[in-house]
Amino acid sequence: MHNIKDIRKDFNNFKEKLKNRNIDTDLDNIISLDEQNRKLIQEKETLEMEKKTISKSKDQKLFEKSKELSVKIVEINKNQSNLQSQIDSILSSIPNLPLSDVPIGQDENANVEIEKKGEIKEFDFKPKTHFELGENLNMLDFDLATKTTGSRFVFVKKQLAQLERALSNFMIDTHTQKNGYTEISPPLIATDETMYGTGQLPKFENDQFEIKLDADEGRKFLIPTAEVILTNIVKNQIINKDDLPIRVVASTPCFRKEAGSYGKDTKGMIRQHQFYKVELVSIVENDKCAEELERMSNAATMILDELKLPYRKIILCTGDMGFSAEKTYDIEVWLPSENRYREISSCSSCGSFQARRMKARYKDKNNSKEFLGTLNGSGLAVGRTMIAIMENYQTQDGSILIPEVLKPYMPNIDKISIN
RNA sequence: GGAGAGAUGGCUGAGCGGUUGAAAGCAUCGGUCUUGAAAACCGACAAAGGGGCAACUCUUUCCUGGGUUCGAAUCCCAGUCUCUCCGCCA
Repeated sequence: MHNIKDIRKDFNNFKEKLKNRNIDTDLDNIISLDEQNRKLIQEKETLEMEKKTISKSKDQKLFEKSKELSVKIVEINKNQSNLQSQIDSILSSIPNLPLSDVPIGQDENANVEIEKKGEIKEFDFKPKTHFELGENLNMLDFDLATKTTGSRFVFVKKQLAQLERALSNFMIDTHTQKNGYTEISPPLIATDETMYGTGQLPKFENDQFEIKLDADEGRKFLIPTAEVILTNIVKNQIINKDDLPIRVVASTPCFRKEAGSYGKDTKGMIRQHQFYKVELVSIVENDKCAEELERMSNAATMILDELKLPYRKIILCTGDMGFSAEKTYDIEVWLPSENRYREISSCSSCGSFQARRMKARYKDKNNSKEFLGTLNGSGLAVGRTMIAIMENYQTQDGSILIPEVLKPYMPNIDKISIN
């Protein structure tokens, strides 16, 4: 959420930067609405002041006049709050502004690779896809999921299920023990207000699973990522500067409708309605965001380093970034079956964009209240990491070797094979 | 599901229908004192919005939404949330 004052003050800058984000926002309109709105506010306040004076005077002769004023005020107020909500609704649909070091571009083709690491293994056979491997092992069952639930779900079985669980634990342990994150096991359901706070609502409602708890309760959603619930920890709060930074990690299922991705990644478990993800969230003083983003993305790549999976790190261009982000690194892992890199983590700095929506602030040195900076990143997507391990660690007979660092989490197993 | 209690500034906590935006305490910040720190003392300290180059000024806000009144933190109605007790249950 942007401050309308900033838009007013720096209109051209906003227009320019939003143009780079590749979306059409009615910025001109919001300015004229804002002008009308302020005019009404002035009218209203003048009347209110008059009314207040009368009531203070306790002069009975003026009471009649005061009643008349009330009627006028109600009238103006109606129009004004109408305008206000129009403004708010436009405002809440405007994405964050990209930082100046973000490359300008239309789509993913303009993303810039900034790091490449790990050795891509040469297979002396044709590497199988993860779903071939999984189905041959009898450990990934998509048909069963279709029967019980529908498309884009999967049953993971036996040692693969164990591998998935091991990955989750390994990642959390790494982040808590080496990267200074605090483990959280959060609710998987969020209110509409919470969803609004991180920017999933109102614009991306179509991607969310809404659920009904009680007939008369407010709206509730399954979280599409733990970012939502973890970031909102500071919602409506004023944090003491000494308590920053806050760094939390959680492994949770995530639920996404994946609307608009029909026909994309329909095979296998690359794109599911439900998947596990280990999520990192940092809450910092807002001028420390850039620094924290480096730290966070390094925490994410540390996992890949330890798993010895080849990856690259790219910086997303203005047109490819998410709604709330001011800068995003994607980390992509090598998938032999596709002969290319696929996204396995996305680390974003949101600046104070989300904090403004959440009304999350901190008290800085001279006692003034500032909006916090928030960052989130996958550390990593567990399902996709499992895919990467299956494909990169496969052997000719369709077995899967266990990476060294996972062995403590999978005692007595060297490899996963048909048994 | 049944019964009660409550919701006020960063926190704790007063509050009579009319200079109450709100006592007091804590915390925080500035200062005096001190070699330094602590203590003590003095001072500052809510947010959002509008107007103004500025000093400043105005409006709104005491859980939310309605209502009564010239005037509501204070009275009435509805709702939300929290806590305690009982029941049920992973």
